[in-house]
Amino acid sequence: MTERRGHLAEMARDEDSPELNHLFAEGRERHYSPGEHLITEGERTDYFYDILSGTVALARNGRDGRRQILAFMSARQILGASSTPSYPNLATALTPVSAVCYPRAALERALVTTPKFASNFRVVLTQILESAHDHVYTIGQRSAVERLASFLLYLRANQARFSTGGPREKSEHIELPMTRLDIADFLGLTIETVSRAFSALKKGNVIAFRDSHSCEILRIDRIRELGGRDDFTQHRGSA
Amino acid sequence: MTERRGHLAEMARDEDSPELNHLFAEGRERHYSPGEHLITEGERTDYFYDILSGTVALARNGRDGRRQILAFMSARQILGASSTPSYPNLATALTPVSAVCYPRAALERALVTTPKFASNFRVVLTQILESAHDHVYTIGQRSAVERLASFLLYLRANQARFSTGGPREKSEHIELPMTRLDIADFLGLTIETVSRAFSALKKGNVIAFRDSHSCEILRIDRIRELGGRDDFTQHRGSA
DNA sequence: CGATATTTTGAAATAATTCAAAGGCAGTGG
DNA sequence: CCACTGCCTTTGAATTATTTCAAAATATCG
Repeated sequence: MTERRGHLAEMARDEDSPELNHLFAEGRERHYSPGEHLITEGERTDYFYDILSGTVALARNGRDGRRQILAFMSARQILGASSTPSYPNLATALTPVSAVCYPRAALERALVTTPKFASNFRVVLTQILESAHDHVYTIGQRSAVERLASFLLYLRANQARFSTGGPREKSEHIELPMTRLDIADFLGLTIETVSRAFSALKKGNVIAFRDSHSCEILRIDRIRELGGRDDFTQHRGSA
Repeated sequence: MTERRGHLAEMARDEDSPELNHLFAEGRERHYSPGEHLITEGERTDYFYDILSGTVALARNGRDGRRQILAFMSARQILGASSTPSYPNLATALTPVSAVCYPRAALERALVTTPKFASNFRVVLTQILESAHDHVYTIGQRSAVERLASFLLYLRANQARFSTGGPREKSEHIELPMTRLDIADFLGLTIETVSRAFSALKKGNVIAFRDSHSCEILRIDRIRELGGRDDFTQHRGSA
């Protein structure tokens, strides 16, 4: 059995099949510098990525320069699921990123021949959908400060769930590897509004900044009141 | 082989296995009146639905009465995918609805034992995710009139893709089985803003109403300019 | 036809955006 | 080491799109 790394490997833990071994044998570790694209818009969906470390922004661009970030993805998240021959989104490294790149065809064959692997994969796909639904709710229903609070909970949950060494406890210390523009494009706001919302939380002693790219949550209860829907994971149960 | 109906049956076309036969044997057709819930918030995810006819609103409710509609689902759409033991959303019939209801456990077993079925199911799941991403873009980046135009294209594409008799040509006639409040809650706007946006499109002779629940697109080019991202399906290729 | 609910339109209020400028931080080169 | 440059972030003031509040018009249903 070839060496296996990453979240995809975890999904296939305890499973063995020629197609699975072929998949992991075909996986190539790649490295990206900040600003580099893992996937560009309209690109053929020939590859599939499993992030080992770093942060990636998945975005959709409009004709007129508008941009919506759909997700910030870090270690243990997968990238590249598509129902079509070309990929409508853009995946950009925000920090130095390591990822394993698999040929789609090999993934497809492994999924078809290894039902347990496919089953785990389906659960992950469903979680991604649920996260997108959270996002729709946040953008559709919440005010600027609420969206930002919700964003902090999102990052906090992801930092815990998708840390490189596997799931760990949630922490009140939040890393913000993305720029204010990235946050704005994720939340459907402008840079200025994001900045003002941060200032409002700061003024209320709800959060405190170390530097502009990492902050401390001082009053998690207040953040939950603002951005809550049970902290993004409670309803995820422990299934 | 037991009688098979609905989209789930199409996904399993040409496939045969004891688990698949069991699944379809366990499927029960159910009927719902407008306002009835197929699924309520927090309900255990024991069932899975395959809509045969009518329209269902899938929504997420906030603590304080806010509501975000995540999708309008009609014939040939599936409902109830969840990664957790309880379902965070609410599914409500807007019109009289017929659906086949399957036990989740039976579905799960059929997916594990019938790879081709699981593969088709995965594609559908991915399409749902892509549709949610479209939604995020629309709500996050577009103005009120643009959101409404985008919504009309969404309905138009769904009317064609998910009509009871299988996919058919797109038409300029759009059915609006939902109320203005439903549309508002889908687009992250208020009833009044939706109404004003409709009026603006009417005044510009872009659309015309028959009655308040069905309209005609007079200038599809203009609707595309406003709400477009290539009409929601172009980039979906013909895969 | 009357009664109720939904939709449209109007006017005032507000949250967020836009435009503009100042402040802070990081890296480069003197 | 400090100053300079460029970029990102914050803050301020004016503008604008959308919301809120209120009422009229229209549709729906018994």
